[in-house]
Amino acid sequence: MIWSGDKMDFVASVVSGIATLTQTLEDGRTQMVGLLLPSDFVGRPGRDRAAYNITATTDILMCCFRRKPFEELMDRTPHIAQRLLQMTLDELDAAREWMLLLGRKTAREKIASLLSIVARRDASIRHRGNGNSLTFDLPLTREAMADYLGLTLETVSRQISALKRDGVIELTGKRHVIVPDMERLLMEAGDDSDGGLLT
Amino acid sequence: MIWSGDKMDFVASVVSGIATLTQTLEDGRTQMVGLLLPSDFVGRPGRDRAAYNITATTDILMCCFRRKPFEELMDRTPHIAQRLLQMTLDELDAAREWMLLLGRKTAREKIASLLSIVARRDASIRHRGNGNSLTFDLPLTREAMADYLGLTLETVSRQISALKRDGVIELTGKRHVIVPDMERLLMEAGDDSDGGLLT
DNA sequence: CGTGCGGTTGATGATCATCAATTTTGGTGG
DNA sequence: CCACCAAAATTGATGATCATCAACCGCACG
Repeated sequence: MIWSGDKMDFVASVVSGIATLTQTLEDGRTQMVGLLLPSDFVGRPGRDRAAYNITATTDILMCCFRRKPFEELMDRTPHIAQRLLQMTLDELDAAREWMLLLGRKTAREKIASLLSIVARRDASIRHRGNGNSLTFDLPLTREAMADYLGLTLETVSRQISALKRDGVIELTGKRHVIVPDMERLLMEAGDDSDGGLLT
Repeated sequence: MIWSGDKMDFVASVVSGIATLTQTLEDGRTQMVGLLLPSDFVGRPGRDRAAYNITATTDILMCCFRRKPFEELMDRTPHIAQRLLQMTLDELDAAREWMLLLGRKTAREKIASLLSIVARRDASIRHRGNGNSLTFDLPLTREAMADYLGLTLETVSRQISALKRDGVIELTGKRHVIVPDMERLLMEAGDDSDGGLLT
């Protein structure tokens, strides 16, 4: 949809569909730096060029505003800036969590973390909580996952196979995932917010 | 100074000195997620617990505001929210650049990138630009660098030695760095904004 | 029926982590 | 001022993890 450095005279909000933000090194190495889901905000007030590549991974519908009028609107209605600030702080937290993943987690933990996050996001919507089991579709190809996690697509494939072999997940088709025991998956992800028994 | 999860009823601005934001996995693996330099903002309006560990690496002086009054002030003076929004967006950009580094760069590129960034930051202050050569002090131990870069301290040490051996940098003492050719260092960092001859 | 894309799996190798030993440095107290 | 100590840093040997190169499968689609 958009290449880093392109002129971008609008800001937008995702209505439906999924897109990714990526950065690349000139030799082609690619890192995803953000995932755009419905309700996410795109673009930056006060900057007229895109800082990242934006790629649609599904059909996508966005609600666009030309940048100038939007900036003026922001000046007039203080609440918008405050709302944007909250959203941006949330994104910053997400980015920092991702830094921990990229810098310190093993390949297996990375995959488990990604699955946990996608599972959680879907869980809030269609919560098939019969027992502990959970079900969702992966919105990403293996390659996109690799770019998200800082791995190669081969490693992604292998680790998914390994998690399946170990019974942490089940697959029906390539994209449809069943998590029989969410606790187990969270353990595998490493960030074990549940080791703390007393909180 | 502060542990993740601590109650934090103030926000602050760094006046002088340096501190780090880190996240850890319960087995001790640590990832730095931000560096606090003078003028940086600490804390988050609308949240009463710290999300990260904050560690002073030097003596540090911060200007603190209790959170409640600050939030009220923010409601009354829209410009503050706008200013904070700009700063947060800048931090988000920095975090995303760091994601590219963590996910896709080699150890040598990581070190070169870190040196470039510190050099640039200092360059703006004390610009000894005789020729291309540049001089600065590393504000971090090898271990802190390792936590920043997602490496071990041994790898950091080895790569710094390698860059020295290859003439990319010179060292006097352990912390004082001389960069004879900044272009060269930027090449090593990989993000080669200068391969584009025509921009 | 071929073709391209996404995915899986295997063999091999490079990079970086780990474990361990030493050296250097900066600070402190005698 | 020097000796000594702890922390920081370097260097080496070895191994685990993940990347790379390559072959192959299944499926959708023209």
